[in-house]
Amino acid sequence: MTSSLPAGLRERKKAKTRLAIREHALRLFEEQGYASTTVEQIAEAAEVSQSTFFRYFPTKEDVILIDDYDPVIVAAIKSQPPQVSHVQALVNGMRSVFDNLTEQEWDAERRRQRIYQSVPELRARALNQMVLAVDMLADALAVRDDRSGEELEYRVIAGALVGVVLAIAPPGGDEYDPRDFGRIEQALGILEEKLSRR
Amino acid sequence: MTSSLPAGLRERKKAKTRLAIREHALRLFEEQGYASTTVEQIAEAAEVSQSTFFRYFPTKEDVILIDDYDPVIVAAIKSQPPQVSHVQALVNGMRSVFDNLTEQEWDAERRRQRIYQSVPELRARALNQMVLAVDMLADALAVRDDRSGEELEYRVIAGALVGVVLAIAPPGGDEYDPRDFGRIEQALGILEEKLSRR
DNA sequence: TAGAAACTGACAGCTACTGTCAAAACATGG
DNA sequence: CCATGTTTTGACAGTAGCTGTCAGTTTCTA
Repeated sequence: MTSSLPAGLRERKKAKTRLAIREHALRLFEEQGYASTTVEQIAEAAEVSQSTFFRYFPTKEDVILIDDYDPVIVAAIKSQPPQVSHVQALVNGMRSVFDNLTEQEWDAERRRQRIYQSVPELRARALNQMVLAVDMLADALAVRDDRSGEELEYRVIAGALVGVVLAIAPPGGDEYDPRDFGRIEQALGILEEKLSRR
Repeated sequence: MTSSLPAGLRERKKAKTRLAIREHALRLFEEQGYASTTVEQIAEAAEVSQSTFFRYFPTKEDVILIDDYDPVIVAAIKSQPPQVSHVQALVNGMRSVFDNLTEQEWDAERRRQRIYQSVPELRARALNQMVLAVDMLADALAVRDDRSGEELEYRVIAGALVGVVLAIAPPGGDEYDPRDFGRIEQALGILEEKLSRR
């Protein structure tokens, strides 16, 4: 993560444009809602043409949907010591990444979350990304055992973990503060215990 | 399930129209792909106006997305004897419903699955429905214990189960035959064992 | 510094989707 | 059977997301 080597001028400009579009989009979404903000408005605010907007983001949804953290978390999980359980490896991995975010990054993250929790359309696509994350997680866990993420066993574990995180996230309209690891840890603990009984 | 009491003529006609739209839509999607089939074409084929199409299905996606089976499965789970484990209750519930489908219903179901497995847009919305299913499943499992589905414990279990089913479904481009309970059962078995070790 | 490659803006076009309104199909009481 | 009110429908117009083209500009490279 963190690409701080903007080789050419072209790259730097692109990154700047990209950021500008995202910022303005986020702001406008908050101010007037997602649906009633047009791409034209975003483009205008970011001082680009509509065509340019769509060159940077294939759809209006994508402007708010990109998540840069997944790969970092995966890396953190892979580097967890082998004696740690899979569940703990996930928790630790997430914590190690989130603990290092600046307040500003946190803020942006929370704004994003809030918006797409409230727009079904966006929620659906975010879910899709989480399912894709199952692949990565399965792989990460498998690596810790020197196995392959293709194996059913790891897909199952990864699926269950992601499923749990998904299931406890939105209990209605509550604000979801991702810092609330307590809840996640608690839930995963329950999973570890309960499922083996009866 | 199975509404065979079409009181008035109006109701009967509505059901017929609804069915016609879905049938033609499915066929056209198969013939020319989802994206390149317009609502206009569907409406024309079903001999209704575009307005009418949108009165029956809020969006083009909905025409293929509705799933009538979830509530039935939930009912089947609730009626499982208490000594059966949660995992088995889910497996049995699904089996009891799917085993009673006619070949024709199976066929329609498989066609639907195939289409929206291949269209990311549809996949995303289908996922959303599965997440909604977590609520229902949590409730069903809780009922078996005379508890409430609101309790974290049941949300966790339901989330994990749904997560597993999601995770093992699409191993690439394979045709997904929902009759393949073997895989599902195997996966859920692994969940029951593995997660408690280490 | 010249030419190649990438980026951009303006424009035109398609399609999903919404709203309105009058006509048609159905239901119901006399 | 008919007049009534209710529901459903079609035609039409309009908005907005998204795609494609093409010429002009900016950046890179030799």
